[in-house]
Amino acid sequence: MRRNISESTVRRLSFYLRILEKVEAVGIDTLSSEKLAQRTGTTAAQVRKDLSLFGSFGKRGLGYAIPQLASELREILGLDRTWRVALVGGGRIGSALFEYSGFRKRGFEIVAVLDADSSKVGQRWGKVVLSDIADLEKVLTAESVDIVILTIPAESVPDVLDRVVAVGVRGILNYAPVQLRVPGDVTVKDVNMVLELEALSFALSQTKGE
Amino acid sequence: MRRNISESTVRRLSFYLRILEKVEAVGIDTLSSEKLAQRTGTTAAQVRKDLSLFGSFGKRGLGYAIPQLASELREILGLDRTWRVALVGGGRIGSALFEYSGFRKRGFEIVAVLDADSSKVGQRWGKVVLSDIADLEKVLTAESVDIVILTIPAESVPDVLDRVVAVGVRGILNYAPVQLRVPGDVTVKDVNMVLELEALSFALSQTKGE
DNA sequence: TCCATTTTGTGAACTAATTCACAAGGGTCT
DNA sequence: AGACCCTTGTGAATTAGTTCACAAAATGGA
Ligand SMILES: NC(=O)c1ccc[n+]([C@@H]2O[C@H](COP(=O)([O-])OP(=O)(O)OC[C@H]3O[C@@H](n4cnc5c(N)ncnc54)[C@H](O)[C@@H]3O)[C@@H](O)[C@H]2O)c1
Ligand SMILES: NC(=O)c1ccc[n+]([C@@H]2O[C@H](COP(=O)([O-])OP(=O)(O)OC[C@H]3O[C@@H](n4cnc5c(N)ncnc54)[C@H](O)[C@@H]3O)[C@@H](O)[C@H]2O)c1
Repeated sequence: MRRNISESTVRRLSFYLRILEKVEAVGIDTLSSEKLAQRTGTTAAQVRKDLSLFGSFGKRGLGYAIPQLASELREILGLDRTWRVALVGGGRIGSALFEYSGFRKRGFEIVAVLDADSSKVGQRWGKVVLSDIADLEKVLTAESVDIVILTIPAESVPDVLDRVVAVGVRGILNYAPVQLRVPGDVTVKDVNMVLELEALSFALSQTKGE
Repeated sequence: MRRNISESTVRRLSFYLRILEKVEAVGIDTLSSEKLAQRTGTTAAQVRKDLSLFGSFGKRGLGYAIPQLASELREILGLDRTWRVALVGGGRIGSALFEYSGFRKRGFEIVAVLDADSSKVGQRWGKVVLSDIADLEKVLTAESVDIVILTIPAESVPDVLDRVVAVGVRGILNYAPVQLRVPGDVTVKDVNMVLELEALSFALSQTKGE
């Protein structure tokens, strides 16, 4: 049933879920594709098409039952479980991410932090004690890590990446501005803030000349 | 010449530029679409198609002259100038961004930081003194701000956003997990880290069941 | 029960993006 | 100069993604 799901569909599913959870808290129990579309900045047809890729979750004439659809979406997105996450790089961006509660709320639990700086190794951050990057393999295995977040300088990435992949981690979120090369069964997502600014720069430059 | 440039084309142009600058430093002075494609994870045809949307920058049989193409790309992307950026929200993620040198290197200069916390207002961060969010309009105007980065809690966003737009800023980079509603001449880019993790979660859940 | 109304689910039509494939241009070697 | 590579630039073909449009439920009121 689930072949060829596009990146944009997945992104929209996350949006739908976020809105459903927001609306559920208000006490509404049903929502039409039209309403969901308005709230997420897309069209009703798109909402229905996206959902229909995974099944039939609505009632004709009525719309979608919010708790049921939310639960379906959580299952589709794999959010009906906790993901064990390791943070590699406890610098500025790494520590901001560590303290952010939004990840845990969605089921992403940071169970290990690794760094190369010996003055950081051994520090206690909440429940986590910072590990030495030399112990990467040991820590990722011991903590059954599913996902690694890379917040280290670009030049350190290739080496660390190879080790992370070698130990069997198949999901990576990368903050360094480098193109990652990984085997086909490993998924990488990039967060590239400079790229977003450059896209803004492009958009602003375009309209200016009109 | 420049109508209907897709989001993905713009993203790739940024990648091309990054690689060109990296390769230029090594002393190579020409690069084929094939090589550029390999380094950026796309195809040679895609590289040529992307570039051809803006002009003819290559030499047949030889490839692209690196400094010239880099310069063309900088102009296309609007990176042949400095952009004046204001940071709204000097919290965890905001301060990490402020200290990050990667923005300035690309011509994005943070000329103002605004916060609502009176214990932060008046603090000096490098060359910048933190302003009170109450003075938003005054500061954005006085500093000729082109782009605003929002690193404030989601619930504060709508109000601040309206004020930012009203004062004439037309580029916004948003870190809060909310859908922004803006007039058509304003461009918004979102950095949504939870969304990326959810996309990873989806990808990992898919392959697991095979 | 029947009719009016609402909204889903989904093929078909359309639009956008990518890949193919090749003629034309440019360089080099003899 | 001519033969031989190499690589661009770009229409055409293909593939992917979105929007349209409507029959098929489901509900509620007369
Ligand atoms: N700070 C930002 O706002 C920002 C924005 C965009 C991108 N980034 C990217 O994020 C990454 C981290 O940036 P930052 O500002 O947090 O840098 P930082 O210097 O504050 O932190 C990097 C951390 O990584 C550690 N480290 C270095 N090499 C390591 C290795 N081999 N193994 C383990 N740990 C290692 C360092 O000890 C340090 O603690 C960089 O690639 C940067 O380009 C940062
Ligand atoms: N920290 C992260 O890693 C992270 C990750 C993803 C998304 N985000 C998002 O980024 C935003 C900021 O997160 P954070 O972790 O830096 O939070 P934070 O609480 O550390 O910082 C928020 C800052 O905004 C200021 N602020 C609050 N209301 C304001 C207003 N109306 N005007 C001006 N300033 C105001 C606060 O005083 C504070 O300094 C949030 O929307 C969060 O969801 C953060």
